[in-house]
Amino acid sequence: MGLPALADGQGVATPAFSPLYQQIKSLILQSLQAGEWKPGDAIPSEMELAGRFRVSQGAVRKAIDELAAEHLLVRRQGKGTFVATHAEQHTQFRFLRLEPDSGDRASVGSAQRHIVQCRRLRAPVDIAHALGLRSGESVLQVRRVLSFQQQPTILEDIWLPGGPFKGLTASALTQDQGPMYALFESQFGVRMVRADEKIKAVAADSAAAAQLQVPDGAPLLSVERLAYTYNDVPMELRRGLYRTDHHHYHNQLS
Amino acid sequence: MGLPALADGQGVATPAFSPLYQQIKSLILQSLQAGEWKPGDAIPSEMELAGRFRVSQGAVRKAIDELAAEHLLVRRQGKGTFVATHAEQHTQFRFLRLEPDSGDRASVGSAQRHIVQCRRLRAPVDIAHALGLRSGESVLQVRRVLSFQQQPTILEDIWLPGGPFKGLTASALTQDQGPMYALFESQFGVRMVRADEKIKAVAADSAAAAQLQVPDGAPLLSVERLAYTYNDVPMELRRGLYRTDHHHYHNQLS
DNA sequence: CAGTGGTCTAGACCACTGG
DNA sequence: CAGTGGTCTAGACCACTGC
Repeated sequence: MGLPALADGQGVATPAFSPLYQQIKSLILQSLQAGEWKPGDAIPSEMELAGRFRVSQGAVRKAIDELAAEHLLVRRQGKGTFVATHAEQHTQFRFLRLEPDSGDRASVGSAQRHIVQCRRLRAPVDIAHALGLRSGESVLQVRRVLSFQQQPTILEDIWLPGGPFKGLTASALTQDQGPMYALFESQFGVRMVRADEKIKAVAADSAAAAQLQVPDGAPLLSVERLAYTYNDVPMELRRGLYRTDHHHYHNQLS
Repeated sequence: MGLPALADGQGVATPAFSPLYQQIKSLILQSLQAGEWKPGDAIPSEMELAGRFRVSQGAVRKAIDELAAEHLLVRRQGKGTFVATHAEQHTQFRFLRLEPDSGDRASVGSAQRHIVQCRRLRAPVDIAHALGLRSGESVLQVRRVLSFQQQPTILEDIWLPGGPFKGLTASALTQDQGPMYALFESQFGVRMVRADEKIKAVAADSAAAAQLQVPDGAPLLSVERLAYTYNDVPMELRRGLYRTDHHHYHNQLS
């Protein structure tokens, strides 16, 4: 018997069988989404959740296994299970795939950041469409340059929906030290969970060339990233131009 | 007690505790490596393996879970567990991240292939180093062009160690229809398991420009892929130039 | 030491496939 | 229908953390 409160999923037209652990997973996901546990917090122990949901520890365990595999939770033996965050050393810059040709992945943390622009405007159609807004709704645009070893390397436009990010200012961005996604978590309660990137090679136009200190027409990596929060809700569109003369985009295929 | 034949891992200086299922995983991996089960074959059932290794089904299950997560095995409910292969519709071109801007991922299967060159030579230092060979050892170089909708889009050099790929000829490559990695499996017993890619934006030199029918200096995506078989042994170095005017490199971050 | 996650077992039952 | 993978349970014990 076990769990009369949960759906057993026996429809007629669609069998739609849903295992117990999937339902548990959904419940945990809802709590994450609702902000019941904040990034960095410990969630209740497996035994406690098992009790709460009237389920064996094994079922809870399998649910957490999947959430951990998706990097929504982090398990630490002997300590507990924690809500993942971009604020930690280990998971910092998890979405940044650019690394120096020398291979030293650590140096990305010591990038210099320069905010070129930060303004609020009515969303152009393409931006609105990507973010699931109506065109004309309020959005934030942040343009910035990242430099590695004094060399400007990334020029990017970051587009954010105006509603969830109400109150974001250039000075907040300038003063903050850690990763931008960590700021989003602590100040706006928005956690980026996954992202899609589309990459092309393009020639630098004169504006980009000036910012990145390369000749007009120099080849640059164009990286368009759409980042999502919980539940596949798009929350950020980022359009970057990367110099790749001393860096490369690294990708693991498996 | 369960398994006296397996290491219990209790050293003195290094505890080096290794769970049972990890040891099972290693044993299965060895069988895969040794070619005891070929790509596409069914491996023994979980119960049978549990009996063979003197272990519970759960331990075998967890080992297979991990191998399936790494795409080395594929589970099919009601049928069995199978050795993964590049020869199937579903997993074909798993390592090719280029897709048309229109989004139609299916069209990559209908690419036209043209072998420009296929020769055997003594490995240049950089190639030898990447493939873990001594410089001067025999390697195969294959240069080819892939076209989508009549438009040449990818120009690539493929470097293979001469030993494992003895007997590979241009005509074999030309006549073959399916994915190249499927040919490697069936003809040479080499299965590509994972790969690393390093991506840059470059300007087309005149040779590349001619092959890809773009102007000299046009921006191209440079994709260098190092592909590995079982046990992290490098088996292929691929250097590609991608046109990205109508296609993009798609990457999922999570 | 108590509390956490991690491993392992044994057994029951369910869902899916194919003969 | 038998055989396979998939789910769920209950309980024992291990490894790790911090008080």
